[in-house]
Amino acid sequence: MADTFGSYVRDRREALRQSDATFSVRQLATRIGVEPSFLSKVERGEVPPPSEGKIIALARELGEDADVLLALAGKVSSDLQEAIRKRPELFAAAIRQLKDMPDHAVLRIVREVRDGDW
Amino acid sequence: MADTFGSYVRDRREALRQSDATFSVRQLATRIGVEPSFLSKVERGEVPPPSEGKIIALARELGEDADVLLALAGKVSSDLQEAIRKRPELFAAAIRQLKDMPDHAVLRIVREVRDGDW
DNA sequence: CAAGGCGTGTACTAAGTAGTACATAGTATA
DNA sequence: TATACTATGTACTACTTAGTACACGCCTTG
Repeated sequence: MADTFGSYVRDRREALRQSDATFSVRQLATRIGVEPSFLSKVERGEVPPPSEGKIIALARELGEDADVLLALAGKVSSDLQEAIRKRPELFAAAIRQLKDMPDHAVLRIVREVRDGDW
Repeated sequence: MADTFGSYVRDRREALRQSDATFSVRQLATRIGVEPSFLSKVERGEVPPPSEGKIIALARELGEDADVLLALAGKVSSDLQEAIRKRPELFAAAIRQLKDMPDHAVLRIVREVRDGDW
């Protein structure tokens, strides 16, 4: 298990802990609703990343983007999945179309859609 | 378990069977690589839909769109998930932007990106 | 009338998911 | 130096996923 997720969480938590002692394994675990031993194992990559809900709670606590943390955990947010499942042909086509485009091109589309008269 | 997936597969299979006797539960099951009793249970919604690989094989046999069948099974193709996981912020933003747009608007983007000078 | 194809029922399993509960040992502090 | 908080190790559990193996009874057709 190549563990980017756990190390990332640990680094982030220890960084925050410099200025806020409540970012101990125990206290953070309690805040996100798991046992300290479980969070410890997650951070050390001894067990796979937790469920979506716990990851989102973790992201909120750490001030990180939930989608990024989910991605590190090899997951995709369920609201995005739902959007795709509602119109599978359409979204499959759109995503496959965008997946090889450079960031700036995708961003341009996002902006045009947001601002434009679509 | 509200079973749209199973009934859909059963309907499709029985329709094809009108003109092709090889679309029996037994033979189709063998072709997609599962036990006949398992396909039978899947079609009757007695067990949840099979894995992504089997669903894709099923789609191919039935002449259906794999993304649609996966959506009926409550899943999203792993290649789409991978595209999102590679650039989570970007794709999360794009999908959330598109999810409330009417079909024709999304389609327009797909076409413009395909044809255009992006 | 038996041989083969048909759908389905029952029983089982191996691996993965998502944790909890408790014990231990080190560290800090009052 | 007692206490209290810290991280971590060990053991266990309940649920889900993704099926297989095999037997049964029902047609049908040669």
